[in-house]
Amino acid sequence: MNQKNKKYPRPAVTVDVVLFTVIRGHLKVLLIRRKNPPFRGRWAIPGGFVGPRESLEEAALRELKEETNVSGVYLEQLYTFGAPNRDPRTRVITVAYFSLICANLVQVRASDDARDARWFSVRRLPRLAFDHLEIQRCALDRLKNKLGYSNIGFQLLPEKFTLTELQRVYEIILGRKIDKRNFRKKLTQLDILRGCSERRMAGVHRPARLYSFVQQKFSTRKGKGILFSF
Amino acid sequence: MNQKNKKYPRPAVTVDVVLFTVIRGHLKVLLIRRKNPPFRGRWAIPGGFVGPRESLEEAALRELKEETNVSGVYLEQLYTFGAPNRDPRTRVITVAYFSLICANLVQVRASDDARDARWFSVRRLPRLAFDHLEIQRCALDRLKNKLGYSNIGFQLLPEKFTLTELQRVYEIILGRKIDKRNFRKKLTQLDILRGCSERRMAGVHRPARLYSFVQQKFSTRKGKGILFSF
DNA sequence: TCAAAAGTGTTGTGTGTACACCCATGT
DNA sequence: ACATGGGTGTACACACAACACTTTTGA
Repeated sequence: MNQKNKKYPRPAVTVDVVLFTVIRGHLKVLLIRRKNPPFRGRWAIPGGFVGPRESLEEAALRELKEETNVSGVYLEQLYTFGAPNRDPRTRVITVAYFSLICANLVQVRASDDARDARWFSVRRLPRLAFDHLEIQRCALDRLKNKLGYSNIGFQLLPEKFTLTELQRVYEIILGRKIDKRNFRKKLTQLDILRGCSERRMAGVHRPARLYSFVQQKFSTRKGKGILFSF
Repeated sequence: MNQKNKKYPRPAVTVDVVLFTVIRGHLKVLLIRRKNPPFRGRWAIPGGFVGPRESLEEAALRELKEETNVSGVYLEQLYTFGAPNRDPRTRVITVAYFSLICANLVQVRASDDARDARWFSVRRLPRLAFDHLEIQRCALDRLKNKLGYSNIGFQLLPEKFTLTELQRVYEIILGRKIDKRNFRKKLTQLDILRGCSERRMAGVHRPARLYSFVQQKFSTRKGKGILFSF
C-alpha cells in the first residue's frame, strides 16, 4: 500500500444483495427492473453505492431495508466482483452479499413510481443486467454448500415451523428428496430444536407439531465434520 | 444502482494478499515493513492499489509477482474489508486474497532499498498495521477449513513429495497430530496420488517414495461429503 | 370410512479412529 | 548392531442410507 493515490483513479464501489426466500415450494430471488440506462428495462439484483461513513455491511443492510422494510435478517458477504468493464459507464467494483428471509415476514416495495420489484424463481430468471447472472449463480452455489454445514436453512422459515416445512426448505434448495425419518432423526440428535406445545392444523390430516430453532445449542456443537449431510 | 455518482465520494480500492508457505515445519506468512506513515515501521500484509484496467485478481497476481517473483501459484479471494476508518488517511476498501506457495519455489525480494520483507510464523506475528491482524486471522481460518474439503494442501509442496511431507503440512495447519496409517489409507482410497518410481534419501533411514498429485482424478470425485476429515 | 399428511425404528454398509510392528538405510 | 524414519493391517464405533406401517384429523 504505497502512497500512489494520485496515479490511480478511484473506482465507484457498490454493494449488491442477492435476497432469497421460499414461496409456495419454490426458491425465489428478488430482482428490480432498471428504469435507466444502461440495461434499461432489464432486471437486476438490488444494490447501491456505499456511503462515505458506512461500512460495507451497513450499506448492504440499508439496501435490504430499502427494498424489503425488514431488518434483523441473515446477511453474509459473498464475493467481490471487479472486472474492469462490468459496468459500461465507469469502473464499478461491487461487493456482493447474500441474504435469506422468511417470506411471511417481508412485504416487498413493489411497483411504486420509482421501482418495479418482483420475486423470481431461481429456475426461471429473466435476462439480468451487468454481470448479475454470475453474481446470482455464485450466491446460489454458496447457499447450497452452506446448507450442509450450517444452520442457515432456518433463516427461511418463521420462528415456529413444522419439521415437514423445514424438510421442504432443504429439498427445494438441494433439489432432491430427503428421507423423512432420516431427516428427523438427524435433527433430533443434533439437539438444536425445541418443540413447543402448539400444533398446527393445515388441511384434513393429523396436526403437526411446531418447533423453534435453538441458536446456542447449535453454536456450541463441536465443529468437526459435517452437520447436515442429507 | 441509481445515478447518484456525484453524491458519493469514491473510496480507494486496494488488494492485499495473505501469502502462506511452510518452512521447516512452521506455517509462515509474508509480511512487509512499512517505510511510510501511517503505521511507519509496522509490518503489513503486502498489497496495493487496483489499477484502472486490471481486474481484482489481476491486481492480486501482480502484487504477488512483485513480492515473490513467482506466478502460477494458488490464489483465492478471501473477503473484502471496508470499515470506514480502517485507513486513517482516507476511505480505503481492500479486497483480501490468500495464496499458497511452496517455499522451495520462491525467492522473496527481501531487504532492498524500498522494502523489508520477511516470513513470520503465524504463531508469532508482530504488531500489524491497519486491520491486517483481522485479515490474517480470516485467511488462516479459511485455510484450516478448506484443508478439510479441498486439495489446497498440495499447493504448499513441490511437485514431488513424500507422504510424510504431506502429512506434516496437514499437521502444521490443523495444529494436531494425525495417525500415519489412517492418513495414508485415506489418501490412497481417494486415488489422487500417483507414486513415481523415484525415492528420496534423507538421513540415515529407509528411503521414502515420492508421489505427485493427480488433479483430474480429484476433481471428478463425487462432491458429496467431506474429502479429508482427519 | 376415506384421504392426506404426521409420526416413528431397525438393519446393513461404509467411514473414521485407535493401535504396534517390521523394513531399509548409513554409521 | 543400532538409530532413524518409512511403510503396512485389523477391530470397533458411529453415522449415513434404505425402507413401511400406524396415527390423527375433517369431510
